[in-house]
Amino acid sequence: MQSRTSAGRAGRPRSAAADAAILAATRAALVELGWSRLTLGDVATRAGVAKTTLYRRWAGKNELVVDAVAELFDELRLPDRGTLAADIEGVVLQFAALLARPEAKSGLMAVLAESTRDDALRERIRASIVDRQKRLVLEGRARAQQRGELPLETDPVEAARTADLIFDVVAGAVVHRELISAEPVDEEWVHSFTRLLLLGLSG
Amino acid sequence: MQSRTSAGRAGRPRSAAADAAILAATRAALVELGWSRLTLGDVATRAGVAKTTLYRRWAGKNELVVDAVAELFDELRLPDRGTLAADIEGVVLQFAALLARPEAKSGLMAVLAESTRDDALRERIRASIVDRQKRLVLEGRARAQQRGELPLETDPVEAARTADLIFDVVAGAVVHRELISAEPVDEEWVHSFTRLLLLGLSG
DNA sequence: GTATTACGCTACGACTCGTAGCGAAAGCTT
DNA sequence: AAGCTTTCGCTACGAGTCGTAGCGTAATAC
Repeated sequence: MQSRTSAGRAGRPRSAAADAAILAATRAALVELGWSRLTLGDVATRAGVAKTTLYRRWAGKNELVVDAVAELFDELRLPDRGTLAADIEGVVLQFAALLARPEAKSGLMAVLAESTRDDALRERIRASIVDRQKRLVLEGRARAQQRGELPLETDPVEAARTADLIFDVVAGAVVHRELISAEPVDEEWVHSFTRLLLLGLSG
Repeated sequence: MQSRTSAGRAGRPRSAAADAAILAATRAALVELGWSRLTLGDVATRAGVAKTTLYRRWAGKNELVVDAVAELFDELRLPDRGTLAADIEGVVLQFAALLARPEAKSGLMAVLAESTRDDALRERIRASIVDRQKRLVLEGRARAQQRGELPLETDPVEAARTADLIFDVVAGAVVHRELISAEPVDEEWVHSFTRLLLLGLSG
């Protein structure tokens, strides 16, 4: 028979405080050193744990950084600003502010680069980061449909395709502007972008 | 007084063949190993040159991979397909095909990640890769204006802003679809995307 | 022919990696 | 309380990579 506590495992449980300290130390190291100079030994020292403890919990640098960055995306919300246009502008500005943080920038891009050759890593990123953003698109559409700003979808397959398209356009444009063009995602840009997007969706 | 050959430098000139071999070897190593496992010693061996030769020409892994990937972007052209919509679809498919190659994927994303903490590297990427794509946007607009499909711009500042926006939307959406959503940029997607973009620009 | 630069090769200290082994600590179970 | 189980911190280790220095040789400009 299985115990009811700690998933039935006996023995000393893993320290939750250590987890938090390690992830915070990882983000701090990303800010100071960037991806390439970040070493797991350094992270362990910063977090005040032994290097072996770190290797017991994460398979490597990739997985660790994914988890460290994923926590940042917990902050994303979809505020109700009354209209679809205002909702889009709000969430885009939020997303851009997140991407402007150096730990998010360098960490996210680096693990995405690694994920091009590692399917398990890509799935991990999708589950803990990308899907979290995608939900905002779905929520935003549902809210706009309730308001009557968007027509109700008839074909669910087509609806999913459109949602995917919007997601790639919105997230892609913000990421490209911020990380590749390296120019600010300010209110003026967001306003122009939102106008383009809504016009494009009006057909 | 300066000589007319080889930029006036005396002595044995650098081998152009070595340059080509090194860049080709870098791409091959990117395909087989990806960014993180790629070592300069391995590239030197593949290229048939000494490791020291490599270090005499490039400051490090970042700069080498930028140059190796930049050569791939030389292939990008803007074919004249008769209409703006067809031109966009053509160039987007071309860009997507380029990004689908593993050496472009992993190499480009990795140096972009590093560039978030290295301004000189970002400038190198901009000059040798990004601007080359951006020119396609400017050419496409000029061609469309000649055809009368787009109005002539009056304010040059506003025109530049719009071009930047289009560039971020197009390149960003394709990159996001291909590298983050990890779904194919096929003709159906390109068609939907082009429709959204042109509708959005019609205002 | 001579000066000058590039090249291949070897060797090197410094660093990081990921793992193994150990004794001690912490919590669950009875 | 006693015993069992797992985690933790620490140390040490071989393997691999890094970037550089030094040397003799090759190739070109003058």
